[in-house]
Amino acid sequence: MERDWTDPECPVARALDLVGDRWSLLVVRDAMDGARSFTEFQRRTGVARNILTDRLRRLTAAGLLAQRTAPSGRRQEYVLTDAGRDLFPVILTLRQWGERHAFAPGESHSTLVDQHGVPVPELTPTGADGARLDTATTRVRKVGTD
Amino acid sequence: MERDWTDPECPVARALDLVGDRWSLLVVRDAMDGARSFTEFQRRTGVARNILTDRLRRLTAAGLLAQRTAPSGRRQEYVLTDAGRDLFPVILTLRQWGERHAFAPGESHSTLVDQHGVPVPELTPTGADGARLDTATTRVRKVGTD
DNA sequence: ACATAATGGTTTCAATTCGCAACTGATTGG
DNA sequence: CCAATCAGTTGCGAATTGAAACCATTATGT
Repeated sequence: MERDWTDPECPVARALDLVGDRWSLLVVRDAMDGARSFTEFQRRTGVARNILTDRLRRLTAAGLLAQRTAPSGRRQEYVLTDAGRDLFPVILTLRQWGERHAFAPGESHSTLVDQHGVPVPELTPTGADGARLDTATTRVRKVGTD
Repeated sequence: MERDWTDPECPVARALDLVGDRWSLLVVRDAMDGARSFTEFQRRTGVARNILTDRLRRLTAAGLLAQRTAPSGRRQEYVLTDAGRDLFPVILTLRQWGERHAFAPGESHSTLVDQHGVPVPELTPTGADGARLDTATTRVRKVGTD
């Protein structure tokens, strides 16, 4: 029952082993936007049903989704766990990157807004001192390397 | 030559169509950490070489990597474009999610640090008013829906 | 200079995964 | 009761993956 990680000590790689595929992340996206049922996920993502079955199972096994009885009686539903909801920053940065780089100028797309309908501001990495961080100003410290 | 998007008006889906697979994102991760050559990418990620060939081509076609002549003479190298470097927040949030949820308590992993060796702080989504945002306080506004 | 190793792929082939459609069996809804 | 919807499962051909072998160029060591 031991998982065989692609790169066991890299958190990026581990995260990708759990959710690093298109359908998994689209399911998470839709779960964040209120989808709960098999059919709803299927309609929103357009994924093949057998693949959806597989992804829901995986996400549940990974602890990102939980299956519980729907409030309205006897059917089951899938809801995000805390760990699943915690992917919010990942989905958000993907969305913002997509807005910046995956649309032609002037091409329209959906937007994430807060309760008042105000667009969510860009999420920018900053250091402890408030300075903006990027690939040039950071590096990976490997385990056991001080 | 038209791309056939999974969900054309969703920036998340478009982003995933471009980089939503394990190897692409691991290549980007390593490019951010200084990898430039085919062999270097292969060694760091452990991906099969034919797959790496494919991913480097795709990432280049998508405008995330560019192929240019290495400073040291005649060999070619792959470098991140601006769009590629701009994935930094995505990789960072994936990393931070992984650190929080993909390791057992006490299990060690690599860390991202700034120039001075200080760990990079958590990236948290906030609204225009500075309040923390999550799935409960945001929603997707679809195109053409005011 | 010459042998050896490393680089940057391509090719081959088996195994896995994907996507589509049809089918099943429960569960509402009228 | 009948029809529609839900939540999958099954079967199958097509596409993708992964491992290994092969190959033509560069470097490197002596």
